[in-house]
Amino acid sequence: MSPARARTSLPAIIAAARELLEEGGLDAVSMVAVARRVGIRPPSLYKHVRDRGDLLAAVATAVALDLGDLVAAAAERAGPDPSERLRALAAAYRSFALATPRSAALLFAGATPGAEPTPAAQAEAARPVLETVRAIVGEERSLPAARVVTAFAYGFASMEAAGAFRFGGDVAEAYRLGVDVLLAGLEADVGR
Amino acid sequence: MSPARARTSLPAIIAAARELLEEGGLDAVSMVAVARRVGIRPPSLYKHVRDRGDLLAAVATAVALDLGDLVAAAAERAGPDPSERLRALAAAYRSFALATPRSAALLFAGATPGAEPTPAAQAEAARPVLETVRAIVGEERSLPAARVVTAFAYGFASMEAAGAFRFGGDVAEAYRLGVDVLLAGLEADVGR
DNA sequence: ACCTGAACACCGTTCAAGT
DNA sequence: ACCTGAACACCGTTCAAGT
Repeated sequence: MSPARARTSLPAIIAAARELLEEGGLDAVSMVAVARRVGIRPPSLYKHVRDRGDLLAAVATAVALDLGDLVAAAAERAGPDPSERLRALAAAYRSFALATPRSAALLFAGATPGAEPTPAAQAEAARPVLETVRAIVGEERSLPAARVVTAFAYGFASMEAAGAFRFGGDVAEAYRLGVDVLLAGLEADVGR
Repeated sequence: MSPARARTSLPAIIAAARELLEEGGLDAVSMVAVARRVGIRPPSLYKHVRDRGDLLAAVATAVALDLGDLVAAAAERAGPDPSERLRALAAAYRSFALATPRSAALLFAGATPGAEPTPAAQAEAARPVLETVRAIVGEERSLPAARVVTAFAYGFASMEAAGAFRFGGDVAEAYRLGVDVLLAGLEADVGR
């Protein structure tokens, strides 16, 4: 009779996977390791998750939602000026990518096919940028402009997190230069 | 006596791995699959390569060198004007990333730790951009400016290849907008 | 010098059986 | 309804033995 009481939960499983991801990279997120961390046996995981790809997609979704919150909060703190908000957004995104590089890599890179965040979660993560950019370039150009800003921030942070900037120099300053150059170009209506 | 004749070679192994990578993603680049494709048994691979990570790093290096050649050729064809060269570079990079997305993802994303290209290969791939940017902003600011341009192109192409731009709109035009905005900002000496 | 089969440890996943 | 042990297929890697 009495059905077996749940010894864990999907949120707990996702949290364990995120810890393992940051601690040891994607390879460390094995079904065996996740199961051990939440205190069950590997086969039981399949009652909560379809397969490993499904679990990784859930992790990516959770990361995207966290990033959206974090970036939105930074914009809020920056006050009403759109340019200042964009600078704050960009800085928050870079901090996130440097603090949790393996989670950040999971967001877009497509290195792990099938492990993309939900479209809804991606939209949620992109929204603060989209809204801020809209305040700068207007409704009509907001989508392409937001894509440009996002691509720069994502590309820069990914490369930095992966250690691609090995030739010395001030990396933080290069990032600020990029944001300023983009802001100047967008405010000057380049390409219109 | 007569030592066993080599039935394959490191270049052939790397080529097989690159084919498998584009055909089926990183997971498809198993030692078993690579061995089968070059006509030997898996254990023999270890006479040519330290382990799977070493093989992936060799693949990443080969990809970086190819990309450098391709991008340099595009700049050459574009003629002497630095702005035109930069536009051509950027377009070539995006083509490359869209044509071989999984190879491109391997280049920086750090999603596969230990599988980064050789520093020398990375420098080689970055050189055409660095030289073109130097002709625009001068020696002193060439390093940060090149980082900004590379980050944008890499980020945009990665996201596009991963299918991140799902909200419609003209993606190619957004890319051109980004390049133009960066060019305008760099030519106007923003941040100096 | 390079290739091979046998072997080991490890992982993802399925399934029948428990409560 | 969720958990378990047993089992299977598959992979990375090592090693002793072949030529």
